[in-house]
Amino acid sequence: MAIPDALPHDQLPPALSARKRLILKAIVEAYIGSATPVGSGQVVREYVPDVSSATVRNEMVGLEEAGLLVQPHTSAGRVPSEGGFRYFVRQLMEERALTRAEQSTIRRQLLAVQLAREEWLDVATTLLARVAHAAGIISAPVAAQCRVKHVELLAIQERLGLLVLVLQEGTVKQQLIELPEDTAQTDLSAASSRLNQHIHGLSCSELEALGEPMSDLEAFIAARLVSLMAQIDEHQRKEFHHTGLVELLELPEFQHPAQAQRIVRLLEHPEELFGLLETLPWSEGMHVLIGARGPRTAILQDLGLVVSYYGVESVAGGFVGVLGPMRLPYAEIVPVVRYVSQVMTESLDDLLSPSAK
Amino acid sequence: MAIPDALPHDQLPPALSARKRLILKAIVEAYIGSATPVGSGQVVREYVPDVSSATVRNEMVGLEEAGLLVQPHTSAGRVPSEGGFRYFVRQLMEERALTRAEQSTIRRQLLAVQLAREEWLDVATTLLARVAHAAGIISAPVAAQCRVKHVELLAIQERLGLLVLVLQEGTVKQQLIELPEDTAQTDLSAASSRLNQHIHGLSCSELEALGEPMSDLEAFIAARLVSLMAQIDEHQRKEFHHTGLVELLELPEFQHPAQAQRIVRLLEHPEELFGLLETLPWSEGMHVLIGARGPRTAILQDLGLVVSYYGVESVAGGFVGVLGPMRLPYAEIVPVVRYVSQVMTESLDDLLSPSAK
DNA sequence: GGTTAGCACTCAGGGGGGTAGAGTGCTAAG
DNA sequence: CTTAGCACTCTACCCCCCTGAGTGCTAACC
Repeated sequence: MAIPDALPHDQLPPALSARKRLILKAIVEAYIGSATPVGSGQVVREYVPDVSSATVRNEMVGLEEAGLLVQPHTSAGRVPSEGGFRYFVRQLMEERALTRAEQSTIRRQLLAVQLAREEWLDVATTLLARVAHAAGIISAPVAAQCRVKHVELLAIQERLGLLVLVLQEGTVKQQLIELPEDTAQTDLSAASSRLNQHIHGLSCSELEALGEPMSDLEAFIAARLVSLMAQIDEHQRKEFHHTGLVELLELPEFQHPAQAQRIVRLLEHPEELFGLLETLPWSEGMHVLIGARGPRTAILQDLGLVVSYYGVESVAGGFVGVLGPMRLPYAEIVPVVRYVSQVMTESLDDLLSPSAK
Repeated sequence: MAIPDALPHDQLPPALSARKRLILKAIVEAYIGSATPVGSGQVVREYVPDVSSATVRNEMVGLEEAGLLVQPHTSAGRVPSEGGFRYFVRQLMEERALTRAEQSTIRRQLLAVQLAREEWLDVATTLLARVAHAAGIISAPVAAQCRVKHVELLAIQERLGLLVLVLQEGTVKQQLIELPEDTAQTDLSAASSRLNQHIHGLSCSELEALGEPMSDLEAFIAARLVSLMAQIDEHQRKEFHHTGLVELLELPEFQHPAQAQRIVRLLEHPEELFGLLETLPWSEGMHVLIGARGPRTAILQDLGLVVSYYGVESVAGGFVGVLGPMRLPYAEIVPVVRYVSQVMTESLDDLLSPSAK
């Protein structure tokens, strides 16, 4: 028999004796380190030397009945179940506080002012992948509705122009457009410059409803802008980066090709992951999702996900976190994800808040 | 004994009888389809029904002596060696010409004018991955020296600005910069607008040597521009996209975790691949690299690479192609890579050539 | 009553031998 | 030169056995 798919309810975690908690904690920690079943002997040797292995075995039976441990087979040690990991994360683990040095390293890397947005995202994932020995994941900050900061139209060829749109969160989007007629750069610049005076901070729909009188060219640019922004609002919120795939594939849980394929698919085609993340209640700040608990989280079967929202909800933000095997070093990861998302929020605030004068 | 690492010289491919060539072709094609050793019986049944299997076996001995076939073990069929694949690609395969419909599908997808550059690159890799059942790879078009098309400086906060640089090949780079003093957007716009009149088409070093008299602000922007462009010339030429990793990991050659890890590492950290591609003589148009032939191509051990340069050498361009197992369907892939790179070159030409007036 | 030593039991993993089948190389005849 | 025939080779697979880790149970102990 394998690990049961879902436990009935661990909403109300079973009350456990102090010793049971100690033993469960020991087993989870040992398993996170080694990925192999943990026997009563090992627990006594390495974690609870003041009782005998027989006592530990007796306690293990109780923990197994509570649905917190599983035996891969009769003569193997115990492995934490999904429920066991959840109990550990909620009740047992002691988050390792970040040292000042670690905090300042993270700040320095994420707040380096000359970072392009792409690099900023990659710095975050790389940083997370390193502490977690798993994949760092991040989605680009998107606004519920994107808002114009600045627009520029450049002549490329006769009747071909490059529309450059800077959004308020600092994202730059570009699109080639066909011009209605051959137009000189000076005219294009003049038109976009006039346009910039009126459209600053507008969303797609506000721009569409703008009553300002315009020249033909300005109206044309505005129309293309509306369509580009509609497209951004519709689709472009899917930008997703990840790092650490190589390290993941070295872990024992992904030696089986089918498992490796599953996680690669999840990272390379993250639509399903997005679907899941978007349904989470972000008021709670962070989430630690462990294994599959229902149809929505089926994609997380055998996996662990530590993720946080960064940015300001309903203004602009994204997700940042770690995806890996179920036995992630949560005590290390949770504080780092929390701190990274906090620093990223600050950084985004700086961009968004006291907008240009 | 495994497949020999390198053949002495297949510069001058051995002259083979028509029947040997036929049999070699049959074996390579069968192996490309099935990934399993091909026996004499199979060759007779499926490819050369007018001779007996004994005759085929006799010929096989000759092909093996010529270094074109290998036997994994005595009682297995034959597998093409690296040399066998190279001989096949150069002498035996019949490229499948693209139909008009296929050509126009490719053109339509790649020339859709409203594509952002990122999407343009992803369209190409996706397209290649699909025909090849392997990974599509591409590097972003870069100029030997990047040249300014347009620059814009936006106020974000007091003393924080966003420098937006459009390069001649249409790439947009952005960088946050600290301003020497709190400056109004109108001043920034005026300065960048004046600057734009002088710096159009300049490279980093030309910009640095520009003798034009400037205001303090203009000089400051120019200096930051020089440093950004130097950074781009130095580092940013490494932008690299790939698609099809999931499909690769489903192939039998990547069921072994070590092999899977190797190709994932190659795609996720493509520095070595870049190093190799940059040393190839691009005057020849396309390259088909099969397996490792020396220290430089060691990374391609057991792999096949079909790649072409696109763009105009020494002006702006990149690489586009397919990476996968040695048994790629070359006859399908080569024409597609050739056509894709050709269409991408056209598309880039449109951007570069009759620059704005 | 909880704890522990002792012991029989279970089961995965690894090594050895036996077998089936695919495919070969060789030989002698056509 | 080609081919039928045949002995030979070698992997993949199955079965079996054995080892060792780890368990569950029981009876003694504090």
